[in-house]
This record gives sequence, structure tokens and C-alpha cells, in this order.
Amino acid sequence: MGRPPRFTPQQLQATALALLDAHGPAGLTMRALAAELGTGAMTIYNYVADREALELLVVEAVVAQAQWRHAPQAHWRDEVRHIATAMWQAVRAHPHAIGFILTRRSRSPAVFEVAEALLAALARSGRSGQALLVAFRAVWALVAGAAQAELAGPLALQAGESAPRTIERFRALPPDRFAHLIEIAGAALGSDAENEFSQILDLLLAGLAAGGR
Amino acid sequence: MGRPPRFTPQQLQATALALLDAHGPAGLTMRALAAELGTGAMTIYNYVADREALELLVVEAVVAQAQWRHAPQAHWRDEVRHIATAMWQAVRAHPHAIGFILTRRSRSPAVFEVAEALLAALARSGRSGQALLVAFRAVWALVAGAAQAELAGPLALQAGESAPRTIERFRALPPDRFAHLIEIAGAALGSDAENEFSQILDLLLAGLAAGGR
DNA sequence: ACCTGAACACCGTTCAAGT
DNA sequence: ACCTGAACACCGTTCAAGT
Repeated sequence: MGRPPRFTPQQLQATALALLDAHGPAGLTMRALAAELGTGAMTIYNYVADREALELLVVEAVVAQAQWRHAPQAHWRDEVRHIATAMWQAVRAHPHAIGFILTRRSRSPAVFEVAEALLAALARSGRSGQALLVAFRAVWALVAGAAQAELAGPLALQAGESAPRTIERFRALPPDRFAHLIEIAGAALGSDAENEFSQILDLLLAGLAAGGR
Repeated sequence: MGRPPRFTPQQLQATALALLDAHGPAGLTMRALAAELGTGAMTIYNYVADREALELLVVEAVVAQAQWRHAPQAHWRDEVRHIATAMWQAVRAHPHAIGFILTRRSRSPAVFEVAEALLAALARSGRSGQALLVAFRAVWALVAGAAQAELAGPLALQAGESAPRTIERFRALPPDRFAHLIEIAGAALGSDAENEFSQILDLLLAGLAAGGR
């Protein structure tokens, strides 16, 4: 007998993301999601194949939030910057989702769409084929890597750790072996993430401009 | 009564990494590790505080495998390339560990040592303070991001998927919306990872050279 | 100090039965 | 077609008892 679905896929997706945002990866379970929706755990399996599919749904939800405008009249450099920044911001808006975004292979339209937009902008630098691929991979890596560095890099802030405490932690390292690291720890704490990402991107864009048109 | 430990920390670390390499993340459990060592699950807790600590042990094991030589007479560009490549290769040698490396914050000496070596090389470009931090974060992001892209990027090969099958999958996308992605999919499959990483790094190094000395 | 089994509070998922 | 509870095979970890 054709029974109408109790939930929409969008409802599931939004609830899963909300759960993740609120309680972190450990809080996103089939059972917790079901409870949040007011049903039993097994009901979730009417909408996703398994836990992995649920995680992909969340990745899609985050990446889909990346918004950019197509600007064919702008310089390709500005358009690449615009799209890369949009993606970085979307990822950054959901810190608890970053782990999933970094490690789960998503084939969702949202991911393909940012990829295509980036490729189109980069193609305007005069690249095609292997050179275009390399340029794309470089920008993608920088965006993903910037999110990674903030989450888990050597200079990432520990969750709930104060700035003075972080500086102190680095000062406690052997100064003869980690001189630069200790020196830079202060700058890392004073650094504004948005501005820093912009500068990192600038470095790569300068390299891309040198090789392009 | 002072009882001598049955295992060394190195033994635990090596066995954990071997288990991960052989069976993937799902295969690395406290119980499986204990069984592999021929003991009960709870024995592991005499060596690590919890599962998270075990994962950090594995991350450390992988990063510690990065080997580079200090070359103060070489151009800073070559030294940066050398260290970045060493780290990328170490990460790449353990595909099943990449997820942990990307998402777990490690404060192990191994991580601090690559970071310091990279910083020292980059400092020779004439940078210090915020500019040095930005240069470091850019290189780090590129290395981490390259590993990410290979694991989970839009052009990553699906585990066990053949090259023709991958191309077919991209050809099945709407060609009007994903023209560049479809075009580039072929290049992505023919691309040699080592060579591609080198080219990506070149782009960033060109940008770094333009801003440095 | 280190070892370890029993037990607890969770998971994801299979199965079978419902509408 | 979709819903759902019971049950199974796992987890990480606490506790208490051992040497």
C-alpha cells in the first residue's frame, strides 16, 4: 500500500546538520537523528542507505551553502578568489562538519557545481587539459587545506584553550629546536582567519598569474 | 608491586599502524589491537588514555616517517619543496591513515619538527612575523589539501573503481552544466600523482618567490 | 605499576512484522 | 511504499579484582 513519506529528504538533511552543529560528530547518530525527528531509529533507513549516506547528506548540505555570483566580466583572478572564498566560508561556518567534508567523498551536485565554477574561472587564465587540472587541484587543495589547518594544523587552537595558554604551551617547547615555531605562535593567535585566508590565496593566485595569461 | 610493562609504546604504535594499513579505520579498534597483541582489550588502557590517544599515536607514526635533509646551502625554494614533498609522501604512504591525519590535532614532536623545518626554510625567503605565518600556512594547507583531494576531492578515484568507469561516470553528467569537469576528468585519470603534486607546489612557490627575496 | 575479565551504555544494522 | 520494534553483533570504557 502506497504510504506517503513522513519526512522530506530536506527535513532529514537539515535536522542532521543541526544535530551535528549542536553536538558534534559523536552527537550525530542514526538513533539521535530518529529521536530528534520523533520516530524510531529504523525509520531513517527509509531515507538513507546507511550511516555513510547520512554523512554525505550533511556534506552536501554544507557545500550547498556556498554562494557565489558568476562574473564573466571580472578578471579570472577575482572570480577564482570569489568562488574559493565562498567555499571556504561555507565549510568554516560548520566546524563540526569539517571532518566529514575533508574525508567523505561526495558526488553531490553541490560539490560538482563549485568544482565546475572554479574550473570555468580558471580556464579563463588560458589553461586547459593538464595545466587546468593542476590549477584546479591547487586551488581546491588550498581551500581544503586551509580548513584542515584551522581544525587540526600544528598552530590550530585547541578547543576551549585560551590564547595565553596556547602561547605558554609553545614557549614550553625546547627553544633551540623550535625557534621559529615559538616565534610564530604569537602571530598565529593575533591573526584574523578571514584575512589570513585571503593572503594565502593571494600567494597562490600570484603563482597562477605568472603561469597563465 | 612494580610489574614490568608487557609492551613498549613503540610496539603499540607500530601494531596500531599495521592494523590500520591492513584493515582501514574500522579495523583499528581497542579490541582488535589487543587481540593482535595477544591480550585483553583493557590492557591497551595501560598505554593510552583512550581511543583518541591511540589515533594520535598513529598520526605521529606516519608523520615521523617523513624524512628530509637540512640543506642550508640550497635555495630556500628547493628546501621548502624538499620538506613539503617529504611530508606529502609520508602521508600518502598510508592512505587509510589520511583521515586521522587530516582531522586529529597532533602535538607530537614529529609534527612540530616538520613544521619547524618548513618555517626555517621559509624564513630564508626574507619573511618573518605575519608574512612568515602566512607562507607557512599556505604550504601546509597545500600539502594537507593535496592529500585530501586524492582521498575525497571531486576528482578522486572511487575505491576499486576502474578508470573507464570513472570517465563514464563523468560523461553521464549534464554536459551543459559540467562541461569543464567532464573535459578534465580524462586528464585527472592520466595524471601521475607525484608529478601533479610537484606542479601544484610549483604554482605556490612561484607566488612565494614573487613576494619574498 | 601493570594486567585483565565482567559488565554497562552505547552504536549501526538485519530481520520480520506491521499499515 | 513506508514504518517500526526486537534482536544481534559489535563498540569504548568503568569498575573491581588480581599480581
